[in-house]
Amino acid sequence: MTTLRDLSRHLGLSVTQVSRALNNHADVSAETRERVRLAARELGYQPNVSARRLVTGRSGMLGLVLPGIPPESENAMFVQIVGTLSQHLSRLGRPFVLHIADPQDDIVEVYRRLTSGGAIDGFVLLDPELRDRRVAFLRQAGVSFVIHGRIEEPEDYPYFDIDNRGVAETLTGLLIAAGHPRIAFLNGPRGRTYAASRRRGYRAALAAAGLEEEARLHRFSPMTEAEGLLAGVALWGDGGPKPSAVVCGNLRLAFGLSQAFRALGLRVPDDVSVVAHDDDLPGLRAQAFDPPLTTTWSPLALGWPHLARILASAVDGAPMAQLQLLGEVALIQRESVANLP
Amino acid sequence: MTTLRDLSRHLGLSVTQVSRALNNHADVSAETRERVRLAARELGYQPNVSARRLVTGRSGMLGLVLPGIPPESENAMFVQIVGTLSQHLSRLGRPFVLHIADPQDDIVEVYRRLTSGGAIDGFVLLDPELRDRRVAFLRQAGVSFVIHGRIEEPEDYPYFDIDNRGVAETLTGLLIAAGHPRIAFLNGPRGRTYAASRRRGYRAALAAAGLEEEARLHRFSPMTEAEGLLAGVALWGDGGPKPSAVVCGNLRLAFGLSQAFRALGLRVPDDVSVVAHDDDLPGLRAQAFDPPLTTTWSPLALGWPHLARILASAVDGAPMAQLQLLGEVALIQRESVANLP
DNA sequence: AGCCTTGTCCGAAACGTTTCGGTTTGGCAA
DNA sequence: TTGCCAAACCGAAACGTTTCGGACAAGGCT
Repeated sequence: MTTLRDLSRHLGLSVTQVSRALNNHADVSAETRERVRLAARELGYQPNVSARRLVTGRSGMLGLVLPGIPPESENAMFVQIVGTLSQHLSRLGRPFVLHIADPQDDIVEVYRRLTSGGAIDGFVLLDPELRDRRVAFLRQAGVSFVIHGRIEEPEDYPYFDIDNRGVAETLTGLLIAAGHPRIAFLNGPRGRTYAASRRRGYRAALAAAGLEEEARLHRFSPMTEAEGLLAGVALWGDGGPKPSAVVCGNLRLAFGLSQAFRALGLRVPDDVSVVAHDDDLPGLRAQAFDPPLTTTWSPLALGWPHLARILASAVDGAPMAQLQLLGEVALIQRESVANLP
Repeated sequence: MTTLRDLSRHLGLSVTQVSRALNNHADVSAETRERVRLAARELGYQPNVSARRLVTGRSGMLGLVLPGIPPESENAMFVQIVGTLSQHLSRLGRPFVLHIADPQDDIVEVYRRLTSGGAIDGFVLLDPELRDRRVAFLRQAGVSFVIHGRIEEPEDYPYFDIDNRGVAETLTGLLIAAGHPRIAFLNGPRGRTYAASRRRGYRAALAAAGLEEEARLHRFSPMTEAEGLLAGVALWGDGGPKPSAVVCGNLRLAFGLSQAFRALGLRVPDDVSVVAHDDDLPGLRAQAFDPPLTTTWSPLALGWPHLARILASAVDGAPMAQLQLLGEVALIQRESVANLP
């Protein structure tokens, strides 16, 4: 194994200078830096992780902790997340540690063990809760992390998220522009940050058009097919408020809703206009709905490379402004919206 | 953070003795050993992993390298492998590094990078080839590994495998015992070790019964549904050798074969007897075939925990005898075999 | 008494890197 | 000439552990 000492002898330099050259320190001449780089590649020099870690206190390893082996329904998502993270971190030269815990373990204890020896110095956090225990622990322990999504304010932490407020505002605004005065909103679960953001967007769009908000047109629920069906029956069944348009939090909700419409004999867009947000979930395509659904599109899949990059920058101490990113949201107009006079 | 030095000062001993006491060395008096243990617990001493690794040259990390993000069809398998390995290694206190390389990278280079800094000191190797470049490299580099499957002899390396020779011998023997003189064998891809082992089993069973081997009854191919269908047409279509029984390498082959039989108007077991090996592949159940298929059963899934354990033992320097394991194979008789007079 | 063994212990070196403080060199202005 | 400054470099210490080679005393043997 080639060491710094080998390199320094080979180059006629001190170990110090070689180290500084490779780590891009200031007081190394451009020429020396280049010579060192070349020699390092030539001799196949790889810094010894343990030695570096001993002196810096950091390991260079980044990790993802999951509470258990995911259920079969999430296989596709799991592969996407783990695969993309690992691939991108590998490209950045950062080993990626996947830790699948026992479901009954206390999750904070798991993080404590993983960080205690200085073994891992940064984590990707999935499915954050509004007041997240993992975040509380990692903050206090001075360990880096990046959140997929956001938690409570202030936003003084690294994250990647999509513009949930914008999504809701765009979809709602589109329906308002088409002349719909009463618009239902099938939101995600109460307590999730993104659901709260989307609610703000919905309200903002209504307020901007001078429309009244009608409490029973807004529903929090898990975003499943069954809940979409239930919502359809509740809103358009006997005694329901029967709005002329609806915004769905995702395509699963929209799919359940369309089944309710079929049962109730309602047609899209003639009787009800429907728009949805499209996460690009496996097995569900807005294009395949009848009629094809107008959606905002912001694939979660695009987020994983960003998470990898942000986490790597975070442990390198980049300023917070570079560690917070909102994903792009596209509006794709199809044929599920009717214009009212 | 408490260090050995802190402990030694607190106890009035040398750092050396404290280290030796904690590591159960011989030349420490029982009394001192106890005193040290007590003090260590009291002061909350945690050995610094980096320092220990720097001096021992090992990192304690174990890894799995994949050539790229797997295709969607292998999602279930990927989750099973990665999930189970990570979970079991976590329980053994071994961080698990998942490295997904770029498909165009040279795989040996990837291993070189991962091992050279002492970053990872053991690997699980999947899908081995008869003469595996990864094995050649790791051996020469003195890095531990465990193979899922086997490679060329001599078997002087850690592995977990199922008894492929026994599988083929059992299934073929079963058909021979039922009175079938001409038995086809749909094997796996040429060049894979397990296919070679199974061929040996097939031949052994034939030889034991004094039967002639007929070259065109034995086929190497990838074990896919399409290949099963092709094999059915080739063997039982116009001008085919039309054997009275067939052994299938796995259920996917058997499924394709059954489609060929339907197209050709052949019934199981009246016209052809069918047996197969069952890996317990997702979405395919021998019980659900018509008629239910007689199979040998040896779920790959049971192998992952063994691989984790074997690898951990291997880096700890356990003797080879403890590092080689053959999985259990069960024979499950169902209704797909007819007795000939 | 002298010698060897055994049971405990210790100092110091080593692992490979980063970094603190200091030294040399050459250029430039006074 | 002298003094000053910046650029480029270097030696040595430090990180916390393991381990090699020995030291020292006590006790048993010849």
